[in-house]
Amino acid sequence: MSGVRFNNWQAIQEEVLRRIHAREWKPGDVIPNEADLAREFGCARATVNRALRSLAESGVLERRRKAGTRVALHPVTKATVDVPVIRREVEERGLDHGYERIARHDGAPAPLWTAAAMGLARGVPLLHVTGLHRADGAPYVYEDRWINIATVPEAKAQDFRRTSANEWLLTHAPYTHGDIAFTAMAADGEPAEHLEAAPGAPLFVIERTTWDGDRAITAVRLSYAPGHRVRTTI
Amino acid sequence: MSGVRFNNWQAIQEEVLRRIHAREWKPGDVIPNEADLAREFGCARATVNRALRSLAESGVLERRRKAGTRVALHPVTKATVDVPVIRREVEERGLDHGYERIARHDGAPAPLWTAAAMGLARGVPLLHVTGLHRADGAPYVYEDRWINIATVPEAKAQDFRRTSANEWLLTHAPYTHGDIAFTAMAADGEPAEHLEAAPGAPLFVIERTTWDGDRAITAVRLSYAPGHRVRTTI
DNA sequence: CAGTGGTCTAGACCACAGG
DNA sequence: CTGTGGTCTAGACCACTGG
Repeated sequence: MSGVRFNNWQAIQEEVLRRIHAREWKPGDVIPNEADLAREFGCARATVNRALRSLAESGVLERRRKAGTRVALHPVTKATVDVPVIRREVEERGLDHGYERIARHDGAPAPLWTAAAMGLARGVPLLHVTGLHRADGAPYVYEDRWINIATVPEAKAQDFRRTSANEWLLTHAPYTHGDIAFTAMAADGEPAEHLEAAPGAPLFVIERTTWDGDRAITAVRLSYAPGHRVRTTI
Repeated sequence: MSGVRFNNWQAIQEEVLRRIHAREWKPGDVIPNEADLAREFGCARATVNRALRSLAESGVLERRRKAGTRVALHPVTKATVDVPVIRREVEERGLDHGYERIARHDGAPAPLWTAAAMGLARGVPLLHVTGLHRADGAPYVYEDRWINIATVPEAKAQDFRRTSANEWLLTHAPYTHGDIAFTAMAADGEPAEHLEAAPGAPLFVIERTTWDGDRAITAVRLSYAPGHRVRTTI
């Protein structure tokens, strides 16, 4: 019965996926426990654990103590989207990155979406910086940045003319966690103008807020030029 | 010097993050190797490995054999987006899910985007199913689905009137991998009509292609009703 | 209460790549 | 060549939770 030995966790993972794929183990089925699988595969339980834990993280399996491990009934697709610094995002596409600051206003009153995202009262004074990133000269993304001076006072000394707030913050204001949202918005006003997009054109938008513990650092709305796509694999 | 013992990997992970955050270890710095850290923390090397490997997966650290472990210079934000079955996506928001098939056409010629995504010649006959998902009665997402009959012949027997292709495929045609893209598109034609969106309105769009090995299973374009946001944390 | 996964340990060998 | 992370093992104890 045990013609083959599986002595590394990747091989075990593949074998488990093969059984699921071949419908030997169907969605909803409880699969044998770690000890049994270890015996069958001729390896240590820790090795089986490594393989199954990894599959659980990717949503293929569901594991619960005592209840055991089962094939996910509704495999939730987990797409991991890499959101690098914009300069690198552009350079990784093999293009030249350019940046120009558009405006900087210390003490600008927080608009509604910013205040809500940062958990502050509307109208609280923030440092507001807008800028345009280019890829090979073409408009790439419009950065609408709001910085909480109370959390990052060092930002007051920056003019953000040459270095984008995007880049400066990442290396000078480490965050503990953040919220991120993807949506579509119509091009309008200043973003439309700088992105050279027709008013009303659909833009892909990323909104991100980062925190240092319970203190908001910054909120940003990134409006990408028309046609932008974020790709990944699952 | 060793007042505190760190005897579980989460505690070690937090301590490492604390040191990075406190700038004891700066971006680009090489940190001590696993053996040294294990000694310092008073635990086994495997425990340190677990903590550091996890941080490397989330992009905070970069690890290379012999070169050691260093604090990432440009921490790439990895946002994990859950893309569940649409029915569950709606239900998790506490809303009622509804689905109605719009059209089904067996042998429809593949349009350009579909053919390109599936690696097929343009015009190849596919099974084309369109439908609308609703949340509490309101249009939620328009599903434009193309199924490769050559890979999933069982789909021919389905009428997809009550069960969406989205749901049927997930439980009947397991995939090995897939591509996914997020973008913004202007509402137009049939999607606009069924989503009750003004023509030209910006729609958030997910395009996904799934594969069984090297054979394409299905390509889908999901056009969400205006205002849709995909959220996650980082 | 008892079965399951979650984790830790101490030791070992190996693969890779830097110098 | 050698230091580093990557992994496996055999055993152990623990935490959670289903029955």
